[in-house]
Amino acid sequence: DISQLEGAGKNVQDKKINFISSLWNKCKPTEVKFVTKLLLGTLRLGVAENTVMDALAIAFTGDKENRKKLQYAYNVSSDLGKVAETVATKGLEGIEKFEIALFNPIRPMLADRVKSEAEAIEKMGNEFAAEYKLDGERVQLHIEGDKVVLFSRSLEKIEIYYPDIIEKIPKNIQADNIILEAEAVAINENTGDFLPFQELMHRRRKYKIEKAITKYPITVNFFDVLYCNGKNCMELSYKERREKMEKHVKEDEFAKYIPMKLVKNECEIEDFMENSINAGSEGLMLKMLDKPYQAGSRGNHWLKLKREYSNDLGDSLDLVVIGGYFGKGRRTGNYGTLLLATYDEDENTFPSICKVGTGFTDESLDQLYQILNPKVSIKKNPRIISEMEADVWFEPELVIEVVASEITLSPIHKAAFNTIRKNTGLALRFPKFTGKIRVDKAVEDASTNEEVITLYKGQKKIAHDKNLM
DNA sequence: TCTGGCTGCCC
DNA sequence: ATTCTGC
DNA sequence: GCAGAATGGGCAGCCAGA
Repeated sequence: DISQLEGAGKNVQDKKINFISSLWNKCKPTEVKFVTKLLLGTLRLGVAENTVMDALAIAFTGDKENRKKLQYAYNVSSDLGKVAETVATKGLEGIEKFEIALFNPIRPMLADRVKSEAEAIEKMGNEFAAEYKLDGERVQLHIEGDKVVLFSRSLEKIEIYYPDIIEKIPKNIQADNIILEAEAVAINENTGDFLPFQELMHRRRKYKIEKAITKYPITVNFFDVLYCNGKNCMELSYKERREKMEKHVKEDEFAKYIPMKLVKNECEIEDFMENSINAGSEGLMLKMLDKPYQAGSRGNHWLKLKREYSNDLGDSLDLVVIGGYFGKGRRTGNYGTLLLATYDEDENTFPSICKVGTGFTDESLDQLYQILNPKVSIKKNPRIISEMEADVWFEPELVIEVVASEITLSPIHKAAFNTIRKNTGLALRFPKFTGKIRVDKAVEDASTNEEVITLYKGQKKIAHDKNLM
């Protein structure tokens, strides 16, 4: 029945409504809730992939230790359903036959976060590789002759967004077949400088992609090879893989190697970090030289180090709490998200700049609820400038501290509205509550529009279009 | 034909 | 994406 | 330390309804 709902068509909505209502009719009352959550993809059972693999291992092989073999099969095939089917019908023997295959996506290796150069040294040891962490889209390229298949980080097929990669990259490859990893980054065509992530996102389009190619040019920045000339390369060390990648990919204006340097101490990391930030990158990726490619796992062999964490005085912002949203799940009964604003000195108003929903402990969440509840107002205070629909509005009285990785142009937030670009404001990317409730601060002492504008203009990568003011 | 709300996927 | 928490 | 579950901005596309 469900398969009939696939694909486009007129009145799909009606068909879906009919389908769902008949499904509900077959349910016992207690089942309706769970069927609904299943349909919405919001079922939370405390169970995810790894737990499923444990369960499969126990159910079909009788030994939880076999989870490692299942894990490998999954990492290499990216298809947990197929892994489950195979272990159920063919047992471990079937599982052991899973291997890397060209044009089948591999689950990407992930990195842990680290907050300082010192912590990085501690975890990485003597000597390791540092690469620029470019702010683009991670792309897994499978290539054989002129045939190119691209996968996103979550293993979506993304060829249609990058016809230029499909056309140009085969010429850079010196191998019969190969699986590579790279970061696609938007660039300024004239200067070659990196542009913000927001610019790259214009490429994720179904229509008018040919125009977008010239309007939003990119470079492809290679950093790894997983498979080459029919052979699995994942067991090779980082060093060997990097050499292999450089051997089989030829650089030019479009295809680059991600800048990399071997480093030994804090000083060298800091220097390279400085270069990387000046080049407009987010920070560094740190990689152990002798470790294999661990598909699908976030381990200690790769670390990411972002600038934001490096200086503890950081560029934190003191923002005014203007609105709240009721929390879900374990946050039920508290505000799960707060709407924040800067202070506009000229207008004496509080224009929204972001929501923040992370960085809270259970305790701080309780505490904030206690503080904010008395400030709830029936009507939105006229000094609040926001088009968002908060669950509750607060009298603008409380200031909290927030850090963020970047300031972006915003179609929805109102801070510095119409000062950088027409009809757009500024917002924070990856905002986090620092834990500091600034009860000592008056709202008029919060971070101002002017300060945020200064921070925005101080960023290495900023937009370059004609609508700027 | 246009638009607001919503979804899915990037980070 | 970041972050916190239970195990 | 892992796994899970809270939560962010913002882009294009889709669809229902104006």
